[in-house]
Amino acid sequence: MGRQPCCDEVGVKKGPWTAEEDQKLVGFLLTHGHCCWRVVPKLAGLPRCGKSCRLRWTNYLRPDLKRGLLSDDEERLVIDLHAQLGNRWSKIAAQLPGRTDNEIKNHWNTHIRKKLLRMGIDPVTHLPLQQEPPAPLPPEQEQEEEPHQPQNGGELMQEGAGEDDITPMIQPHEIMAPPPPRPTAAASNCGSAVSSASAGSASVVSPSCSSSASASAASGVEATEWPEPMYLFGMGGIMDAGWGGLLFPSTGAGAGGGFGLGAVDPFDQYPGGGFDQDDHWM
DNA sequence: AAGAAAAACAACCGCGCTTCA
DNA sequence: CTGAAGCGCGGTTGTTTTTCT
Repeated sequence: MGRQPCCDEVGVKKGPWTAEEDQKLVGFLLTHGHCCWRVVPKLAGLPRCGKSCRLRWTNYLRPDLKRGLLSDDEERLVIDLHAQLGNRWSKIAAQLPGRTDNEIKNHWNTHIRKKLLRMGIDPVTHLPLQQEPPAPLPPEQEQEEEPHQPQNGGELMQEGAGEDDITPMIQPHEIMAPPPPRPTAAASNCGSAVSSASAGSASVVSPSCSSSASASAASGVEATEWPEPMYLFGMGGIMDAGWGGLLFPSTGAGAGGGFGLGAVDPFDQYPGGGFDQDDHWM
């Protein structure tokens, strides 16, 4: 039997997820877990492919995700890990609790990579770009360059500081140095849990997944940093019920949609966002 | 204030690996 | 042992938002 197409099925929706779809997906996953992603959209009543659902959940809806810019420490860790691992974003993400490979990858491409280039560091090799003839940077950027060291002496600017205002935060040797102690075992499990959710078992939500969720609190992920969509379901309900119970309704805790769906207008639970005319979360 | 350009973010695509019948 | 099925990963693209002229 040939391999069934994943995303070319007719009727499979693509593009941005709506709040309603998010709600359906999270509601389903919290209640049933995911035995296999392929059937999730069918059972959840979503016109999406399983792959899309997995991506949405992993990168955006997971309760243990942090949102917002990477902290200086996280950025440094990403650079360290990238120097060792290369573009193995999932491995890097595994070391940063609450961060996804996609998020880190995007952050790298949009922020860190440019910073390194400005500092005269090859973002691929993490070595100085000195070989490059004259100056790889245009005149105006040359200006911004820290006068003292083109060879990676630069550093990551503080988040929030203008990109033009580069002040060294780490030294070359720091970039190449071994990474600091791994955040936490839970953190590692967190990342790997997600990436290996299917590898481990095909039954319900993998244990590692639940541990990642429950460990999120221990790893410093605060409720206020939970992904926006989680507010759709009422933070109180989630916190009260406990993720373990929610993810494992069979255990009793949180069974029966205890996460508060319908208790209140879920959209009112989110203090800072809203939906545009297309019903997209803003 | 309006338009253009750049930046940032979210999502998709396709390949490769692992598991299982 | 072989091949299908399922999933994760990394790269790329598309869309939205922000900044600049």
